Amino acid sequence: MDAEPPKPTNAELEILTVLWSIGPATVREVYSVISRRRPAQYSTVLKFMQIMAEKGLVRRDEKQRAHVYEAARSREWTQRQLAGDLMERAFSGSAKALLVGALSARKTSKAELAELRKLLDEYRKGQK
Amino acid sequence: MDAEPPKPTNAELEILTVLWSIGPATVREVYSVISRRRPAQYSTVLKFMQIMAEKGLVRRDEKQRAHVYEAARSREWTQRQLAGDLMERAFSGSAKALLVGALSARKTSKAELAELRKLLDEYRKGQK
DNA sequence: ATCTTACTAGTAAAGTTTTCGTACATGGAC
DNA sequence: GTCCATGTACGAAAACTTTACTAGTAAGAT
Repeated sequence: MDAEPPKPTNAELEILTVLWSIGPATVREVYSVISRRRPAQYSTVLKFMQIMAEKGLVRRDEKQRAHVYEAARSREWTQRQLAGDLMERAFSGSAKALLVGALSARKTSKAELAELRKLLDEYRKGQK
Repeated sequence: MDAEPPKPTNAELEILTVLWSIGPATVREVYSVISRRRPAQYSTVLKFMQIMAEKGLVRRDEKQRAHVYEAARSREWTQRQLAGDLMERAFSGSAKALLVGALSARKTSKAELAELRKLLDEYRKGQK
């Protein structure tokens, strides 16, 4: 098994989000998505993706001239790391406290509350 | 109204956690709590607390020779910021996805699931 | 009054993250 | 074959984070 990649930084997470969304992609493709949202330089995105390859956050296929990058870990795996890390650092490991924080951060619709409840039901079943 | 302090860094969050726990305290008091957990220098803790005062993360009472520091924002307020920030950046704003991440990050007891469910019930009532 | 202890402030250095300019290479158009 | 567009690699600098040393000062003990 590969060594675990480190927790992605903010900028790295943004790039991973694009890769998860559009799948394996070249720097140009990632850059074009990001630059639609905010000012960014191609060479900055390139540099990040090179660093991420070194760190093991992405895999790089160099067969083509324009290298193709792919997230090394799934969105779910990474989300688990990030949620677990924040839960430990800021919420004393309490999922409840984390959920309170999330819910109070913005308005939550009834539909969303219902979904959350359903999620807990499924979790309970899976555990029993 | 004061300007909002920035999101605390890791080291800053550790210090805030101590302040929330023991209340307004001197550098020495915070240091003694932290150094029980891990190697740390007094002057490092001092420096952080000075920086945090500049950033507005803590308030400082200089009436005594040993200045007394106090978290400028409540634990709940800060947790809301942090949870909201991560939810946006890594979970597309979905509380459900964040909860999935948190629950899958570690074993969750039945008691905790029950607590979470109760929390949602209360939330629903509060909204209706 | 002097000594010692405890505290703050200032300085600095190392590490990490973020940003971007530029050089060089390669593939395709002509 | 030469030229141009599009890539990657490299280097470097700015900003932020983390750490720690040291000078100076003030309070309390003797």
